[in-house]
Amino acid sequence: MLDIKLLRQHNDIIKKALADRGEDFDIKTLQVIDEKHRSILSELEALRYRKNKASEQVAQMKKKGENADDIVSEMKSVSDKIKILNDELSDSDATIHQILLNLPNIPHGSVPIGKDSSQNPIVKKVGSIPRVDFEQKPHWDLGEKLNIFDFERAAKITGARFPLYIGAGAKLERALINYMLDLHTTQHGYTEVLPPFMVNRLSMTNTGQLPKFKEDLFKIDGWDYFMIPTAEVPVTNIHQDEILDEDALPILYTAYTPCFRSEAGSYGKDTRGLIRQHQFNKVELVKFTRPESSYEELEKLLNDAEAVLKNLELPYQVVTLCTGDLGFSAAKTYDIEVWMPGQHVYREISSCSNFEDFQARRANIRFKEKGKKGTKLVHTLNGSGLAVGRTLAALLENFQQPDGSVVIPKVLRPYMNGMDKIQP
RNA sequence: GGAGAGAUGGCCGAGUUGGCUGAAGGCACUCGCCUGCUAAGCGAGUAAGUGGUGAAAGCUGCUUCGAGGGUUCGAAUCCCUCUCUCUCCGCCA
Repeated sequence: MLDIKLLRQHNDIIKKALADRGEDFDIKTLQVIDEKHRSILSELEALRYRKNKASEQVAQMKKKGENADDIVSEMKSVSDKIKILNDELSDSDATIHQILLNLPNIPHGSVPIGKDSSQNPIVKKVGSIPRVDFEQKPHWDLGEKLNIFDFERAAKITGARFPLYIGAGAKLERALINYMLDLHTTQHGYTEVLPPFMVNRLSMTNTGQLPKFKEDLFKIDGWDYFMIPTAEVPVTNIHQDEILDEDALPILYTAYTPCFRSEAGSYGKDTRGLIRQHQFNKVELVKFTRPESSYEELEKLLNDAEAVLKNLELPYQVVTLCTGDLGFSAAKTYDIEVWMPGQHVYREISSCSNFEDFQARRANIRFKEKGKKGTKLVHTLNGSGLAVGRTLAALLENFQQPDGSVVIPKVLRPYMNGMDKIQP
């Protein structure tokens, strides 16, 4: 959510941000309602002042045993007026709030302006793509041969786009989760959390999934609960409505959760393999920081996610999302894309974003500076560290051997009971 | 699912015969004093949000005692609904 003061004082900034994002949004309505809102408010405050003074007076008169009937009857009508204005005020307040909830964040100054993902500049490429003298297969072919996952049976259990891992596949998925969590907690300073996998409407609204993107979510029938599309939602909401101690910042959490996405509008896209599922596993990194250090922390967050790929010896590239491709809540986002030799493409495997105070304002997450009055909003950040299913797919494609076996990267072997290869 | 108790400031915790209670007391924190050091002690200060005024310190209006509604001139206090927490019973991984 944006600060309404920004609308009053610098609406040109908002207009530019919306234009850069390619959004068609009418700010004028908001301005008109806001003006009316403030005029009602000042009238209402004057009446409330009178009411407060009068009831003080009544209290004193009654104490002395005097008759206060005149004031009482006058205040009756004032109270009625207050009630009417109060209703008007809460109407306009609700309207303003709804509009603000639908306004996206303002891109950071360093974000390149562009229309869509084709205009995301590449920041760097890491790791070399080895030359091999055999045809590398996509992971779905490999997985079938190795008998480590089974989408047909998963479809029988649930439907399309659900994974069923078997044997070494299930173990490898679990090994990746454990390896990532261990790396982030022991090497990068994150605290592990295991949050609820369903959240309520407010939590979804706080991080920005609602109200605009409800069609992307799975909702629980009969409850106002939603399956989480990412651990970002429950983990960011840990500190919902809190005033944090400045000494506690930055706060770093890592969490493994399954993620549930309806993938509405992606029918026919990435239908094969592990790339686009309704349920997938992810290890997430979440930070709460002071405003002045959030961009420094974004770079560190990116490094922490990259470390996983480096240690797994997977080649990847990093891109900066341009304004047209930037997510609703984000001010700046780096995507990490891993090389998939079986498909000859780079695939997104992590997305690292700084939301600045956009989520913090919605979720009311603040911190207090010692010796200073008032509070400030924290900045929130998060990134995948990493998407586990896609990592497993990348491992299969990158480490496949001509005989169809797949070599397990060294760092994962302790998590696989020493297994160094998956054989067909 | 049944019965009961509760939700107050950064934290703990008073206040429920309605009226200087935005809220006692404690802890924590800040500043000052004191004390070889530390600890203790003494004094002062410290909720948030939002508006006005001011260069600033400050002064000042309004709102907020889980959420929403009601009674009343006036509600942390009375009534209703909801949410959450805790205890006991039942059921259960």
